[in-house]
Amino acid sequence: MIYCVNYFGILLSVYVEDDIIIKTSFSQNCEGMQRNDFQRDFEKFVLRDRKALNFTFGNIDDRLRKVYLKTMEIPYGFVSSYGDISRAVFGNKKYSRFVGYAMSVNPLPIIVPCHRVVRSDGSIGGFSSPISIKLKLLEIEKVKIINGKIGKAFFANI
DNA sequence: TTGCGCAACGTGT
DNA sequence: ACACGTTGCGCAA
Repeated sequence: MIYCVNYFGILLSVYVEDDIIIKTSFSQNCEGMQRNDFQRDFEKFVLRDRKALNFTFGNIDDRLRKVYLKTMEIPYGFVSSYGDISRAVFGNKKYSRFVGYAMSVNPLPIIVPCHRVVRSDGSIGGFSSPISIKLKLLEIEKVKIINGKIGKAFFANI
């Protein structure tokens, strides 16, 4: 079953099997999708109520899983860099490009907050969906971007 | 199974 | 702004 969630004005398709979320993706409209009460659950979840949603990564590469779990430790309203996540998971920054790849194939956007992963110099970095969505999500979380850069104070200690 | 181009990167110049 | 160091992935030989 595919549901549609309006997450602070951003539309999200939510794929559910056996009451477990197996995939999310940003979408333009909710044609053919069912509305439900996920919206409140999502809002609770992103505010770090881990039990608000049931989800699974399925059978994915263990390195990807580790990157996603680490990314989920970034608190609401904070960011981290590709390099910092690389260091936290693999012990050094050499895998920062791999972290970027991991974000680009993130099966669970919003649940895995890939929008909170930015460049080490504070610039925004990339996004698979329109970059405006990443900016909007950061704006929702009150992360301030000045001259295209995010201040050090917004970087979480991972 | 190599080789090559590419990538949501980082760092120094 | 640019070059270069890195890793992993996809695809053509």
